[in-house]
Amino acid sequence: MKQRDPQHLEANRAARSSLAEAFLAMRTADECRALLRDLTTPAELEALVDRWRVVKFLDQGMPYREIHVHTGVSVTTIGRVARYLENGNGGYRLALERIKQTPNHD
Amino acid sequence: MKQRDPQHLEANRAARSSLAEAFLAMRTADECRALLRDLTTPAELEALVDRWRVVKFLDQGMPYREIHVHTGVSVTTIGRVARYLENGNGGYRLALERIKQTPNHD
DNA sequence: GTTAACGTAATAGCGTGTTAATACATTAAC
DNA sequence: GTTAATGTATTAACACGCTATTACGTTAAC
Repeated sequence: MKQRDPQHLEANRAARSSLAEAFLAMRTADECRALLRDLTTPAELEALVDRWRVVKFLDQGMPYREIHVHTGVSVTTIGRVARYLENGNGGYRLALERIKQTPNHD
Repeated sequence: MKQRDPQHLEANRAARSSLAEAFLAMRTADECRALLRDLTTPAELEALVDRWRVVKFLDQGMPYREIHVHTGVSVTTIGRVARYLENGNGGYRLALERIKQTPNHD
């Protein structure tokens, strides 16, 4: 997507941690939403939100085509999200577990 | 980008809060990174990381073209990030303040 | 007054994530 | 055995964020 020399690549690795720390610094859902809406374009945020919705439906064992009806997300994308959920980085699983432990989760 | 009926739009609004709560549930930078890498594609994550890097340089008062040299991000994108920083949702400002209060910030 | 630096804007091209449609192999139901 | 549901794969079309380039108006330096 973009040309980048090794110097920039190295700097970017450190920046990835920095971004994570920015999210960690948020204390409420409102604050987190504000950061998300500054960091992402509306289309991007919609994509992220869609994926997370799909993750929760997948976790419930809902079949792809039913998720599609519920969310409007294409079966193609749902399949990709499912792949991230199974062979990803564990972030989805972790978030799911934590949310379940929360008193009022959906 | 996508066709969506009102029912889906309404459901999506609630889902936006849910995504924020997912991030809130992360406790360490590693956990946060894992969630980010599951939620985003590599290209998207690079875009988010770039924006956040740019924000920090802008906050230091660095001129656009110098930021471009440091980061490889185009002046066009830098200008857009600057607009979000000034007329956005306050998420950038908030994250900047919080990070500055942290002992070892970059 | 000239010059240079700066933010900003306009354009074209490119990469890539999403959708829709179709199809296929597997599995379960009857 | 047939049928239907399911996950998966392929294709074409589209949306959109990013880059590079060029240019413009403003401001500060000299």
